[in-house]
Parts: sequence; C-alpha cells; structure tokens
Amino acid sequence: MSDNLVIVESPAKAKTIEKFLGKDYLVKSSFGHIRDLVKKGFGIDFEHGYQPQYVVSEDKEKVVAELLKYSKTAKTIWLASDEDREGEAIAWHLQEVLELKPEKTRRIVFHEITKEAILNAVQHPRSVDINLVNAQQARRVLDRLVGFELSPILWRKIKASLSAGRVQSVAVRLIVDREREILAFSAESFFKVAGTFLAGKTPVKADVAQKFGDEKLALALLKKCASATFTVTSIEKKPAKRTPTAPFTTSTLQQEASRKLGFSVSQTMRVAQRLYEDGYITYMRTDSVNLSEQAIAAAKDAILKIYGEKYLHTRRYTTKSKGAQEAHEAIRPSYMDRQNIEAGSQEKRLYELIWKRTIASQMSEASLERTIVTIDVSGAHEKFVASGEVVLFDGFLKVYMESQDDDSESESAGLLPPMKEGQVLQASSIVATERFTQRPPRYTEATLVRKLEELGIGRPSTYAPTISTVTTRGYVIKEDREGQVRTYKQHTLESGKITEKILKENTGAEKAKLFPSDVGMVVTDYLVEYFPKVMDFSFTAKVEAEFDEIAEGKVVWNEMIDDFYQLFHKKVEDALQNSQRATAERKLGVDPKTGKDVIVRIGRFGPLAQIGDTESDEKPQYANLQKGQLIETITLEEALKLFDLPRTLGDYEDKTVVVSIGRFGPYVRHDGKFTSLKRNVDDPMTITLERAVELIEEKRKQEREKVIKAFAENEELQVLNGRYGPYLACSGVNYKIPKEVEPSSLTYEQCVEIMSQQDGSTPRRFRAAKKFTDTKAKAAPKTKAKAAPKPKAAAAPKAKAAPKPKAAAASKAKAAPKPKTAATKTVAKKKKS
DNA sequence: CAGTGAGCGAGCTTCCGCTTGACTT
Repeated sequence: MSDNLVIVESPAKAKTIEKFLGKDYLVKSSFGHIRDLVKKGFGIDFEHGYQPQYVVSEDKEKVVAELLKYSKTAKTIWLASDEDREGEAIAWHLQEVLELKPEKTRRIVFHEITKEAILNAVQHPRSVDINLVNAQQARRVLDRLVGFELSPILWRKIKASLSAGRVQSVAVRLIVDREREILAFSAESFFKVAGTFLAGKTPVKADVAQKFGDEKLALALLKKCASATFTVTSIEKKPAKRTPTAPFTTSTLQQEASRKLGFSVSQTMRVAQRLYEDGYITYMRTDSVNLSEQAIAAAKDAILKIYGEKYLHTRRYTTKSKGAQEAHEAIRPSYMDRQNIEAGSQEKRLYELIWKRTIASQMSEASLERTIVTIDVSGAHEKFVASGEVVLFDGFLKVYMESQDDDSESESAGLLPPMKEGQVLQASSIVATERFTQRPPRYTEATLVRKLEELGIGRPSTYAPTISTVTTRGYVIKEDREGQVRTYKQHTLESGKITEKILKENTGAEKAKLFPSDVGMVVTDYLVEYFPKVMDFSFTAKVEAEFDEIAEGKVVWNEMIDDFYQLFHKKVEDALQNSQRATAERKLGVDPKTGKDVIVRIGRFGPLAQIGDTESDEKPQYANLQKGQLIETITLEEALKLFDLPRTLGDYEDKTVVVSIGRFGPYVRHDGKFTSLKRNVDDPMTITLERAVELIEEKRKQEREKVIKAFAENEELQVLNGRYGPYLACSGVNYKIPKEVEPSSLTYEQCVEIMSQQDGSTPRRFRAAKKFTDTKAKAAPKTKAKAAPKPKAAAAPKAKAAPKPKAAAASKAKAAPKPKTAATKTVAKKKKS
C-alpha cells in the first residue's frame, strides 16, 4: 500500500501524474463530482438556511467505495481536483464523504500537467477553501431552485415535460430573438458599381465605394462613364500586419472545428476526448489560453526546426472572456514536435488543427502591403478604388489562418499590376449590379457557443450538453433550409452601350442552422413576461459577481440565496395563479368551404391547425404544421393546404393508395406498407396514381433484392444490399465488404473472416465486436434450437484473432466488466420507470 | 416509423457542472 493517495478528477490525468510522482504515490480519480443534491424534490432544506441535501451519485458509489478503501490505509491524502469553484467543491465533498481527518489531508492545485508543476504543488499544500466551496454550493442551489421552480410552471401552463433553467432558457431566447429579428427584417435593394480596367494588358477590378439606393443614380454614373476618361489619381501603399490568434479554448476549438472541418459541437468534444485519452492533447474542457513554459519552449524548438528563426515569436496570451476560471492550460498538443498522429481520420484532422493553431500562436506576425489605387472619372465626382494586397512575409500564415463565420462576398484582393499616378486606363466594362441588405445570420451550434461564452453563460463542460438539451426538449431544431430564388438587375456598360439584364440567384439557404420551434417561442415569451430578471442576458453575470463575493468571504452564501429566493418565489406564485395557459393560439381567418374559424395553436403533440372549435357539435378537423412552418408566420392559405392531405389516389391491386406527410416526410400508403416519396422529385399534392404505383413497385423490387445471400450455418448472418451498396449483417451489427470481393460469391468462412478482421481493426469496430458476442450470448437461451451453430460463429473470430495477441488481450480486458455495468444500468432504469 | 388533438385525472416530467462509459450508426 502506498503512503500517499492523490485524488484527481480525470482518470487520464491520474495516469500521467502517477508517472511523475513515483512509487510512494497512488493516484486515483474521482470521475468528477461524487455527490449531488438528491434527485427527487428540491434537495434543499428550506427550514434550515437552504441546507443542501447531498447524496452520493448512483454511478459514483463504486468509485467512492474504492477511494474509501485506499484512503483508510494512506498516511496522507492529497486532494488534487481542479483549481476552480467546482474543483474546490469536489475536494470538500471528498473530505466529507471519505471522512478525511484534517491532519492527514492536503489540498493541492496545479494548472498544467508537468513534473515541475506537480512537484511544486506538493511542496505547497493548503487546506480546503470553504468560502470557495460555499460559492459553489450557492451556484448549485440557485440552479436547482430556478430549474425546479420554473419547469413545473411550464408543465401546467404550456406542455408536460418541458424544462427551464438559468442556462438553457437564455440559450433558447438568443435563438428566438434572432429569429424574430430575421422575421422583422426586410431586405432593401441598392446598386453597386464596379469596373474592369486595363492597365496595359492586365485587367484591374475596381469598385465605387458608395451604394446607390436609387437605380437612376447608378445608371447616370454609367452614362457618364460611357464618355469619360479614367485617370489614376493616387497610389497609396500601406504596410499592414496580422497577428496570430490565441491557442484553443473549448469554445474556440468548437468554432474552428465547425468552420474548417464541419464538425458539430458534440462531435468535436467526442474526438477531442479520444485525443486526450490517448495522450495526444492536453485537457479539452478549458477556458484558458495559457500555455505552460514547457509548452512554449517546445513550440519554440519545433518552429526553429521546421521554419527557422525568422518565424519565431513567442507570446503569452491572456484570457479575456468573462467568468473564466482558468483551471487548465489551453488545448494544445502534448508534444509539440509531433506534427501528425496515427489515428482515425477525424482525430487526425482535429489534432492537426490544434497543432497548427498552437504553433502559429508562437510564430511571427505576417507583414503585408496593401495598395490602394484611386481612379477618377472625368465629369463625375464618384471614384473607383482598386485594392491589392501582397504578403511581404508570411510568418504564422505559413501554418494557420483562422476562418471567418460568414461566407462573406469579399474577394481576396491579390496583386495589382504596376500603375503610375496620372496614368489613363481603358475601361473594358462597367457594371451596376443590384444588391440587397443582409438579414442577421442564424446561429450555428458553434456561434451560439461563442455568444454564450461572451455572455459568461455556461462552462466549457456544458456547451455541448446545453445544445443537446435545447434540441431534445424540442425548443430548437438544427436543420438545413432551402433558399429562395430572387431576381436582381444588372446594367452593363460595354463598348459604349448600356444593356440591362435580369439575373437570378439563390438566397437564404441555410446549412445546419438553429431554428426555434413554436414551443421554444411560446416558452421564451412566457418566461420573459413573468421572469424577466432570470431571462435577462446579464443574469448569470450578476449572480457570478455575487458568487465571487461569497468566494472572497464578503457575503454569506445562504443569505445571498435567500435574497434571491424571496423575490423569485413570489413571482413563481404569481405566475401560477395569474397567468393564462399559453397555447400561442392564432386565428388565421375563416375556411371558405365550411365557414368555420381556422386557428393554429400548440396541441398535446405539437403545433397544429384546426378548423372549427371543440364546443360546436361537429368534431373539429386537425392537421399538423409541417417542418419549417411556424404558428407565428403561417398564412391562412398555407394552413388550408394542410387539410388537402391525406389524399386518396385510387385503387391498386384492389387496395386503396393514399398519399400523405408523416414524421419522416411525404409517403404513399398501400396495403399497410409505406413508401417514401422521392425528395425534390415528387410532390404529395400533385402525385398521380401511376407514379405512386411506380414507387411501390420500385420498393418491392428493392426488398426482393435486399438479401444477396444467406447462410445455412447461421441464419443471422446475411449479405445485404443497402443504401451504400452491399454489406454484411450479423445480429444487428454491420460490416463492410472489402472492395475487391464480389459480394454474391462470399462463402460462410469468408464472412466470418471479414467480421473477425473488422472486429479488431479500429476502436469503432472493436465496440461492434463486443456487441457481436454479447447479442449471441443473450440470444442463445431464447432460441435453443438455433443456438448450436452460433457459438461456432462467435468462437471463430476469436480463434482468428489469436495471432494478434494485443487485440485479443484488450478485447478480453474490455469485455470482462461489461455484463456487470450492463446489469446495474438496467436495474437503474427499471427503478426509474 | 408514417397519427394523435376532449373525456376520469394517477403519477410522472425538471436544473447546472464535474467526469467517463454505455449506447447506436
């Protein structure tokens, strides 16, 4: 037994630190928080100063038991959780739960995982800072109060199972507010004039800076240009510099991975987690841009080696973002000399991004030269301006360039041909093009995270979960929208003649943007009306300031909570008593067929349109709103159209063919079977019986051809034809068929071979492998007759894997604890339901 | 997986932050 037990938060960290500390130290992980407020009810004792009622979390009981065992025998226990509010609380909970005696307990902190930092920390222990712990308790209690008081109001006033909270409700509000701005926006058109001139033989593009709100003025300029001379009146050269951006934090990594790699926020975190666990990068949940001295030195070495001294410029970055707690370093490669790694393609790409960003942050500025050429038009006061940019020294740009959010139209200015002041240029064409003012952009996941961080709302560990909460609650939908075709005018002056053209462009198309749902809008409106303070964008910042005062010992935590709660709870009571049920009901008009009212509202299962009311004798007609339609904006015509479905097309094989729109889009129903319409080809409103039958037959054919091959040896194993081509399926797990193999000629043995190879090849397949054997184990007792051939199939891959000792050993080690965890999980789930 | 939308009204839902696995494709 070791004399020293060190407890950190993350198991990957524990492994690294153990190496630094040597044999006398046993390093274990708490896996984050070990206790939380009891799940049922508030978990707060209102009678006794908001005393929190804690319980060891179900999934942490094992961890706690293990830590308890080691702490009993250790002489000294080092609480090495992160140096922030939450970390301090974790240390305190450990102290309480493990009943650590003060004389045996040391609190240490370090914010970089280097030998020096850790040894230094051990030299400077302290005790748990109870003020900081109290700040965390206040944070925790406040969040529980807000969440558990507001959510039930929504159940009663809007819809069951809804939720509200300090972070999620404001996140939804941002999206709702933005959508309303977009709805209120009307694009204004104006004209921009641009010309192509000839300097010698080289074409030069130049623009008139001003916008012409009036088409006539733009045309007037074109007319003047027809007979004008164009003279270069000034050539201005300006030096410009660009400096690299700071190393990655969680939020900036999410933004760049979204822009450059197209990753979702949660995808970025999943990939980063793997990189962290494999020791490639430092911790991925951080708000700090700080690099350790060691990291800067390593970056310096790498830059000198690869790019040379000219490119080196080390820097220390400081964090600007609000509420940053800086318990960790920035996200950076663990080893700066490692430019590439061997891993999955996503991991590789994200690692490369992190490496480049980190290296670039320690590189020289880029120096550029901007050239601005002004061209006068004789007989007009407008001027054309051409600008060019030349990189004199690339510096960090050699490695990395941060991307922009909007796909802005600004063309990258390049090199200009040599010109002289006083030089007369020939105009080859001058064009006045109609342009439009741009509406505010919708949020992407990543830009929403940036906004939340800017407002100091949420933490690096919660950005991804917050997005998933607001989408799973149905407040926000991430989707693509098709744009609309818009026409614009263009006047072209060429060879002395002005011609007019009407052109078309697609506008407003959205890719993976966040849209509010009707429920999101109603909930936001309701909360803003009754709880404006909590819904204020600065609410978190205000309470954070108070938490800081608690941490400094200037304010007593439960007094702060009491001040808040007294007022807040009054508002809650008021809302419960005095607010109407919010259904977002809107009357659109009257149905011309029946003369009854047409309304839209939120029903039990979501937004719907309704003809007639429940009080009259006849039952009202209902129809779901479609994807992309909002109660707030739908028109009477659009709503009436919804009632044209389902449409009966006629009979086929003596059974009715019906077309309608379901959860997964437009479909045809015939003989109890569903066939999806082809997207962008078929329209449910106009589709004919003939075409519907064609689709039905097509699907039948596909199903007939689905099974390429089946095997007598194992009925679960099949060669199938899928959307992406032939594949192998066995007990719900799919396997790729190697390209060089002809699927129809596969033998049973070959299939087993393919499965066993893919089982061990990548971590992803590796998990599938467990599934492969597990389902067999479960399926075996159920169907005894069929059980006999299956164990063979399961055994075969293992036998094949045997020559690769590593994979086999790993598979056993990982597979072993699984049944237990699976068992405890199902028990936990049963308890809930 | 492809529709539901009152009615009797039980018992349920819910927060934010700190961590990994567990799941599926």
